[in-house]
Amino acid sequence: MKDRMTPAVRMTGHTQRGQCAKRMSILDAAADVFCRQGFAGASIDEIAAVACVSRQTIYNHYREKETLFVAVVEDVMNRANAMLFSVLSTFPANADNLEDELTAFAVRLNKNCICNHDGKFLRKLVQTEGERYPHLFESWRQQGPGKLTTALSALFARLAHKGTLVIGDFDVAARQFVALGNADLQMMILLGGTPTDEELEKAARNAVHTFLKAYGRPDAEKAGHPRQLAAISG
Amino acid sequence: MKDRMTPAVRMTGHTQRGQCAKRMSILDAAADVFCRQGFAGASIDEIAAVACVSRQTIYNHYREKETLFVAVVEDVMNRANAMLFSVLSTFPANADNLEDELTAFAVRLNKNCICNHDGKFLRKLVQTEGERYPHLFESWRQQGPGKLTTALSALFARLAHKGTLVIGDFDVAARQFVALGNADLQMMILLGGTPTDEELEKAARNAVHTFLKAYGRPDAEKAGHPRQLAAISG
DNA sequence: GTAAAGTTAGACGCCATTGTCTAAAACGTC
DNA sequence: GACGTTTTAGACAATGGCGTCTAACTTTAC
Repeated sequence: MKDRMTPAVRMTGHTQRGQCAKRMSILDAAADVFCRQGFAGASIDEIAAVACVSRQTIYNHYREKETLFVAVVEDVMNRANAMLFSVLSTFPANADNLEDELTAFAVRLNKNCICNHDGKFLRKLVQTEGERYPHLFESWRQQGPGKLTTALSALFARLAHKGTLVIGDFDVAARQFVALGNADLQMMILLGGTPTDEELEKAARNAVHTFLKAYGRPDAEKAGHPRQLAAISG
Repeated sequence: MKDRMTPAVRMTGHTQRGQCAKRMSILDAAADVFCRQGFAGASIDEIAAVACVSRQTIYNHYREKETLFVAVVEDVMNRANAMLFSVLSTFPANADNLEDELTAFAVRLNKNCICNHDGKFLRKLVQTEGERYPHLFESWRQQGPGKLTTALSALFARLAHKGTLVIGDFDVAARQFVALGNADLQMMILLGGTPTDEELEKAARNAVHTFLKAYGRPDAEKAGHPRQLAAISG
């Protein structure tokens, strides 16, 4: 039997690139179909059609449906983790104009990590297939939301140490920051919709406004800032 | 062809009760299996086995798989809406000891509407099959989370009118109250777990504490209340 | 150009599931 | 006990998806 899983090491240039393109095309198509139909509802034929690839090619690259599913989840997880890390590195370091900077950060977080393709995929699939593949999504839980809370907690601790914020429990504050950021988007997140930039901005501003009322220095009242914005329709 | 869908009107006493019991047994079993496996993954045979009923009986009561699914969703939705209404009616009316009363309310809300069987079922199924049955879950969206936000908004408005709270946008505050209440439970909610009473209490207390710091009257500082509680492990 | 590898379309067996049908059994009423 | 209804178990055809196989085709390396 030929070793179909690791032929790339023996290939040169163009073939590898061609194979690689096929693999990515399959992964993207499979993510799309798995996300829409779930594992049981997704058919290899549909994935092949979406990927513009023959069914046999899928079986050549990924031995069976379950292997493909695991590969898709890991691929999306890696992208999502990289994006999360990247966004976390933009957390406002100094406290000038904290409200605006925190708002912009919340927009980035929601837009690139929560409401994007990969975020939707992972949230949906964790709910749908989480019990069937506990080990698979356990790592997501730790590297995704777990890392997010831990990192945010540390960042808020730094701001509290500087005296910019007054926080009792940093972990609680981190979770509440994320929760507040999603408060206005919950329905859209649940239904799988994608918020507009304007909605993202409103949601973030409402969240940060309330967050700072709860955790900002009592004496640091800002003047002239816009009042809380109207609710998002729907 | 016999009219199998409405035989109950012609039946008397015991037979009707027997049929009714079968129907409920089927609905419960189907809810369980649909929730675990999704629509595509659920098999009628498994539902029949869980319900301790023959497969044919299911087809007698509900013409086909999809009819059964719709009936299950409507059944769960009705129960969930009734429970939500019931919990909303316990919203603290007077402002004595507002923090404790709001906390107890948040516990009731999370325990009986969000983290219970029906809540889990609806959240999961809305994500899994929402796109396939938009009309079905549209009504849930309006009667469930929609009603919750609207009702809470009005209740907070009353407290604000009395001067107990200081709120700019009542709808935003309502959504943030719910979001804060779920902040510490997000992971458990996503994974389908059930929090303990202690965890529910902690989560609610953290949420209300922050909520009141943001929306409580600035002069109404409470004395001797416990500080924010430690994070929930996990 | 040739050879090796990857890709494709299609046919195929296999299995699970849906939904129907039938005859027998259980249940409740009279 | 007789009767009508419901329930049951099992057989049944039809469907559709998975995974394999083959023979032809395309791409790439040399």
